[in-house]
Amino acid sequence: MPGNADPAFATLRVEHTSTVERTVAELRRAIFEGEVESGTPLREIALAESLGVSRPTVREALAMLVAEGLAVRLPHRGVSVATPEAESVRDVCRARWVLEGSGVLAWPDADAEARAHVRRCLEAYTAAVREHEAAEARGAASEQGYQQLNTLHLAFHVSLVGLTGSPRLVAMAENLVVELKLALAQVERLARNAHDQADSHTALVELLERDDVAGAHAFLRAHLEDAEDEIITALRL
Amino acid sequence: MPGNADPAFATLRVEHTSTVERTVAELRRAIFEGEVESGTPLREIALAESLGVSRPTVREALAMLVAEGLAVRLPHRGVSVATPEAESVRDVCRARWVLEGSGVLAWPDADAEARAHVRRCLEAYTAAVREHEAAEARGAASEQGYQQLNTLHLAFHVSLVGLTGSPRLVAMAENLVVELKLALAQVERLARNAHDQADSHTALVELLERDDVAGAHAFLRAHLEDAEDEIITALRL
DNA sequence: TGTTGTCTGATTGTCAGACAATCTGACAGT
DNA sequence: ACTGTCAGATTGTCTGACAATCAGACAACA
Repeated sequence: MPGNADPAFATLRVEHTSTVERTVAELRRAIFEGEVESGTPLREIALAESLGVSRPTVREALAMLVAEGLAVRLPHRGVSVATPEAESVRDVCRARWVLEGSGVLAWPDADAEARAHVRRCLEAYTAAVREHEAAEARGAASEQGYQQLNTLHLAFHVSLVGLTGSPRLVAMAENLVVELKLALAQVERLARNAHDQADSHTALVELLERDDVAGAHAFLRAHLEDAEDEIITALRL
Repeated sequence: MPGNADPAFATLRVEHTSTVERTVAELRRAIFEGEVESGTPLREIALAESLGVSRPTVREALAMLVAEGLAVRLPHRGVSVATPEAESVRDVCRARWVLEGSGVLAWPDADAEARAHVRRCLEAYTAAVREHEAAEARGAASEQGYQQLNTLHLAFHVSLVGLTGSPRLVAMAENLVVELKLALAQVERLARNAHDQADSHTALVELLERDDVAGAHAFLRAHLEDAEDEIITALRL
């Protein structure tokens, strides 16, 4: 056996995108971008024709979407884009609180790399917020800009879960976040006070850096409840 | 519209088992029962022939198995039964601790129904343990008996997560438990001190009934760490 | 009027067969 | 010892097809 893992090439990878994965990615994009509204039925034949792939491929992609919670399947009635209910948002936030909260509590014992990752995510987010505000001042607020801001924001929250050191908890958090992105895609451009949020996150990390775990825990709770209320009221209109 | 939900028939349901679901169930059973060892490649054509279904159906079933974490797929190399590593067991237990721990902490504020469910699960488990011990004394220990004991035991732990009132957290816990069942299926009949465990669970619930949440929390931690060590040492041999 | 039976078109669930792309393993060449 | 090449096997994807089921409309009946 010629040794199956040369550490020198540990980070190399080929992207190896199968047709199904590309199809899923395209559907996800369409959903998050708001091209298809919630509740829209996703017909297999129509999608196959318009995406230029076969029906089995579409089927597999739809199954993955359903597994992610982005769509729901009714037997013999096909799958359609999930519609985020207020109750499901509440549930996602409750789950988020459990996951991210335990991440925050684990800060003192956390891996140095995990902590560094939290800092990196915060930095990326705040940088994007600054850039976004500058663009907004010029009246150039793009759809991708909003999307990217969302993604970086949620990535920070997921990085908190990373403090637990558990890949599975992180994966769960990522699933939750996907559902949140769906909900956020529904509320049309939710008047978002982005820099407030950025400041709030910075404050959270500062509490952590001071090893004020309990303070950070309480702060996170308040932050998450605010976010929950904001999303739900935005959904109602 | 003739009204879409008559409350009088709220609990009625037809089982509506598609071919894919039955296929998945059969594969799961085969895995948990130990008929296929971990690492066994699951060839699509062979399975299709032996199960009497078509290849696309098998493919879909395998995809679901992979999504559950019971199997892994290597591109162009097919899917094979997952092999539980010590590291993944540790991770599952860490995640379990986060989920079940927050369930225990939520006991005082929990829904009455959720608490009742915990009691029911405990009762079902202890009853099964007693019955199992009686059967063992008669020298009649069946494979299904062990399996059922496992299932009831893990159902109790999931019911703890139900105290959070979050369906999503419960779903996550169920996924974790599936992986644990896989690991337990590998260790051949792990000499299990079943009644000790039953006593331990009863003690946990008694602490909860006394509203000694902190005590129950600590107790659960010890219990989970014991379980983790037991499984890992059993896996090593 | 309101309920029930039935028909039609559409869509999904499942199947069979096929082909290209890719992996594994072995063998030959340098 | 390393590299290139080939055959066999398996997956990834496609095409085409058929039965099962669903939604909606429409007629028949109390």
